[in-house]
Amino acid sequence: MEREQFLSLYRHSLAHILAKAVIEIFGEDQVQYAIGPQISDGAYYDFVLPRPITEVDYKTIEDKMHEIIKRRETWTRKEISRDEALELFRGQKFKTELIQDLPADEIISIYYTGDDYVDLCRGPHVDNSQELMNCAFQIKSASGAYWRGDEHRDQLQRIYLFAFPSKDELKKHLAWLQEALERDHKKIGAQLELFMFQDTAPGMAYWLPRGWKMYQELLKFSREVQDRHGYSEISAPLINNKRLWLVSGHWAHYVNNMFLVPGITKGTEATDLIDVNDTASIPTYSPLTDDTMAAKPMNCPNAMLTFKRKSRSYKDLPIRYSEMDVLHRKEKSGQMNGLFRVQEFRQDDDHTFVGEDQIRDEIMDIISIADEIYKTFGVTYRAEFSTRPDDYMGDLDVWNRAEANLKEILDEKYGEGNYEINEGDGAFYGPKIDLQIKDALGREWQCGTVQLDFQLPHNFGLTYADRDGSLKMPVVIHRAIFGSFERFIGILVEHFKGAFPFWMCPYQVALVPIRTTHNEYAKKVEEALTAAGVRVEADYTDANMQNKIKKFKVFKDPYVLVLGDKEAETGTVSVNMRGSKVQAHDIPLEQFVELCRKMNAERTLELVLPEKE
RNA sequence: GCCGAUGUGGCUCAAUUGGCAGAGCAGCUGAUUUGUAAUCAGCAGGUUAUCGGUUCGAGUCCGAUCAUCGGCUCCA
Repeated sequence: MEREQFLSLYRHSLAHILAKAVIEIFGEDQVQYAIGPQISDGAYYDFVLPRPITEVDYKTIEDKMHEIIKRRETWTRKEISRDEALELFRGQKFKTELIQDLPADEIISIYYTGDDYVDLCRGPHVDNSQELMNCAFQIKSASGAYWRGDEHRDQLQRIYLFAFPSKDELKKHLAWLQEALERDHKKIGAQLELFMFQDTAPGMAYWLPRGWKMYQELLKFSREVQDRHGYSEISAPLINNKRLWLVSGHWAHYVNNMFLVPGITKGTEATDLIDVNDTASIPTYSPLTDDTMAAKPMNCPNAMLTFKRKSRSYKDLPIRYSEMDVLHRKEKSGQMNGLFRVQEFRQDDDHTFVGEDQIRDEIMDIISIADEIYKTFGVTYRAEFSTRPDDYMGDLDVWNRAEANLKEILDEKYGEGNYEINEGDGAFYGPKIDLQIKDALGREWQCGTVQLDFQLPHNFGLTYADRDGSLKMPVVIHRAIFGSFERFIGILVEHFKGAFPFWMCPYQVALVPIRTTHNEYAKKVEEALTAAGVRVEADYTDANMQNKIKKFKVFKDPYVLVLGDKEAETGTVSVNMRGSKVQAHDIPLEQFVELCRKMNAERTLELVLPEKE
């Protein structure tokens, strides 16, 4: 049997065992059981229970599951009519709903595990519980989940299960999770002093000196690549009057995600003194006034206006406006997660204005940019193509041509079948390609996105004069490769476990003079490196050499140079490379400077231990 | 927003059934001047997230708020 099928079969079966265990523990009339599919590392089952499940319940449930499996019960499949099914599951509201949603003449299959537990299911399952005896499983967590993923419907309790064919594989998976935990960017970010958060600005990072150096390097890299590809960077107002958002459609569709700057309805000019103890002196505000403003959640509208500022010709296209302005998106509480999900961030955003016949070349170029950028970080990626949704806007012919266009590009670039197609998942304003990168642990993250937009050019009435003198509407391509720099840095921290490539490290070389008498030589070394564009930090205090080394190693600086009498006399450096216990001695200073310069210029991924020439 | 959990010096963690908030690291001061990941000694650092309640007494029990974490929904 295929491993995939096997996994699916017994994970699915274990989900049923889980449900049976929960029912036996709480009593049949106390439990509403919904659905229990398998997932990538096990399975889950959704319930309504008389009380919340907490960690102390896990053991009880696991023990009950083992007990049930040991009964070696036979699983029997039965086919019944819709009416019989409705009768059988009377009192189970979720099962009843599932049955009612099936066509009236559908034959329904049910499974009995032993005599006392029955579940609605297509199967297949194991034939007897004893087949599950060797499987390893463990309750992972319990959490809330909405019935059918709809937040307006019942909230259920979801119990997650890790499930693997053997104890060994479960152990391996738990070790993998432990590794992921150790790579947590929130933990490493604090250790390396990259960023912090404060209660007064939830979901908005403070970039500390070290982290901000890295951030700047990423911006620099992004700008370099984009310059080469003919992009023009602009910067636009961070807050804009509501009128702009009315035109763009954000006021109607996105206002709940925007930070508002309400207008003053009663009271004073901004310069008037306010006595906080005197309510009468405090102006009143409203988001509904004409002078209400909102922080921008996206750059698009500003780019539209920048295009619109003068008459455009087909000869001007494509026009590529990149923007790295700060964006604000208000999130529901409970949605923030370190740098992965923030309320304030920057994107390597771009809006390219093209004629329809330029879409193909432009997207090919965007993909080549993505290739270059992702390759520099040593990560692979996968493309996903999302097509026209039901509630699409615009001209059907344009949609069809655009989708055919994109498909052709993807086929050529990645080969047919080597990318995922999500039918109907596109935005209402155009189809899109998402790029998912894979990190060192095999986890996938959506970073890049390329979206065609037929709607915003329409809302803003954008035109250009074509060859024949007629006015045409440009197509807009939205794209980002890093996605948000915040999220991307979070991913990089976990991918590299804080040991970043040389070129993006906050400090690239650390200097450790052995005694303060060596400071003079160390300063010469610092000057030489700094002059070559290398970021250097040094400890000139009279602290112990070993303490100095320790401090820089904890920061994961790529190279720590030890400088004493010997080095000062010969004009050399002793090199400690991150991740290696071997040191390189007697390396001429010029040779080391050149190595660093080259690693910066080439954005080398791996560190190199210099060898004496 | 919803379900569940968590919140003690800058960091990592202690504090018995409610009974004097404590340690290591980091910091400061002094001594040591060191050849590859923690030299020694001393000092300082706290309204236990915030607000309220129960109690003779609250880090500990109860409530509210805020923030964070694991999920759901949403998303770059």
